Amino acid sequence: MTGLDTPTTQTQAAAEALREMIFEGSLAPGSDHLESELAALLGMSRTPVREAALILQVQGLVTVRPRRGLRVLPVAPEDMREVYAVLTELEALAAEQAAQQAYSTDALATLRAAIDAMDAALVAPDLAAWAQADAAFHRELVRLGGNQRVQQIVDMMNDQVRRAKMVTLQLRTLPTASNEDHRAVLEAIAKGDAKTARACHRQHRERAGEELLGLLQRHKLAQL
Amino acid sequence: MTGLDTPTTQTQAAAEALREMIFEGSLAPGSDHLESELAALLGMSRTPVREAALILQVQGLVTVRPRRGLRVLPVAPEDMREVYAVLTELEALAAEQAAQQAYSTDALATLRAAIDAMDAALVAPDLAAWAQADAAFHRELVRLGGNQRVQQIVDMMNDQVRRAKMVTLQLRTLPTASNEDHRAVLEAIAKGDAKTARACHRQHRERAGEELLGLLQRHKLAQL
DNA sequence: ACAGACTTTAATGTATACGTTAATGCATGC
DNA sequence: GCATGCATTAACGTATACATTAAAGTCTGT
Repeated sequence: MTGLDTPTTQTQAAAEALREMIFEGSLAPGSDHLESELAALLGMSRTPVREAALILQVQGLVTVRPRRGLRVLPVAPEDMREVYAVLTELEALAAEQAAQQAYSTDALATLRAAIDAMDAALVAPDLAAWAQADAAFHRELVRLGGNQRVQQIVDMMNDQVRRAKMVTLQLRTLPTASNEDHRAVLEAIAKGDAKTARACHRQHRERAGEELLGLLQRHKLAQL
Repeated sequence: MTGLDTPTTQTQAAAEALREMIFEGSLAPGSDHLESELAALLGMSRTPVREAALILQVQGLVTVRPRRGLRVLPVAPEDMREVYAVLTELEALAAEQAAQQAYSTDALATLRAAIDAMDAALVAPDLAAWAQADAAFHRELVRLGGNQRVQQIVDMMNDQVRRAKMVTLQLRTLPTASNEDHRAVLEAIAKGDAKTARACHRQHRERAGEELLGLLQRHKLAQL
């Protein structure tokens, strides 16, 4: 009960801390940070910071350049388009494969709960709660797909656009239509209708993606 | 002229060397290797080896465990299935997007050349040449799609199954049918027919994937 | 005053040192 | 003879040291 969050190694701790700082914005997109600064900030030596930086670089969150330290990668609309394209494909695949697994009603409880939570958040209305439930839905969907590589990649892509999503969330009208999509996907999965599950989720993703990109353009958010 | 292969940093050199050793098999799948051994082998200190190991771990080629050094990840049929599913989705996406770019005939020359090379390799017959041309075709297709994240992910996935592919290549009958698929994809891209390009390539991938998995099962290759 | 070369500074890449800790082997007791 | 506990060993995680090298600042000559 005390703590399952035992960041055994300093490298892991550094990676986790840096990720968190990037997501909440205390390391701004486009900003540069020397290894030594970060090491001092995190209260450790350069070594684990360096290792964490390498990890984050492979994960597409920062770049490490010889004298300028690590730069937090900004996310331009073009990046969003790329990431959303990948997410659309892989989540649609996950939906299809989830449908093929013939999950019991019980196994789909989490998915259903997420949808209900979104409904509740819409009437509240509570944007943050909606976003959280939406994320839970997508995460669970991908998990049900059962392809671990898809899960990893989707996680990576979501991390890359996390900041942008948080900003656009505020600008957005309540996505009341979204939950019809979600329910359709759930139903298709429950019925084992793989084709429909894939098609529905793809449509859902494409719609959401376009809406988001439209938002970015309308608000002239060049990068986040 | 002397060398454009200037592996500026030791970490990069180590990563490259380890990758190569994994691919050609001198680091066998499932085998463990201590950091110190590898450092001695590569003639450098543990530091760059450690950093390289971290990179390869994120890329899904090895796992690093506290006292057992880094383990070269074996690829089981289930892994192949996962990777092929991802490749099918993302390459199909690339084909679709390539078709939407309205490339000129010139721009598609590389793709055409790869197909011709495969034809030539089939009549030779020259399995190695065919495999190389096939890889070139797929790589160029993904490049034409224009999504850098897709390119990165596809590269990662290909790396993960590289060894397995080399083994199965030897077991396989000459894929004479494959090139019809390739030509169909090329034509669809040239005509700007995105839907067809996607569908053709998906079908091509699914067929190839099933064939490969069948091979693995028939030969009872549990892991590679 | 400005351009160019030189000096200085400091951040990196890599090696090395060292404490911690898990695995191995041995001794002891049953 | 076998299991259990302890000592030993060595691999790792991390800190530190250091040479290299790119950037910044300075100085000089025109």
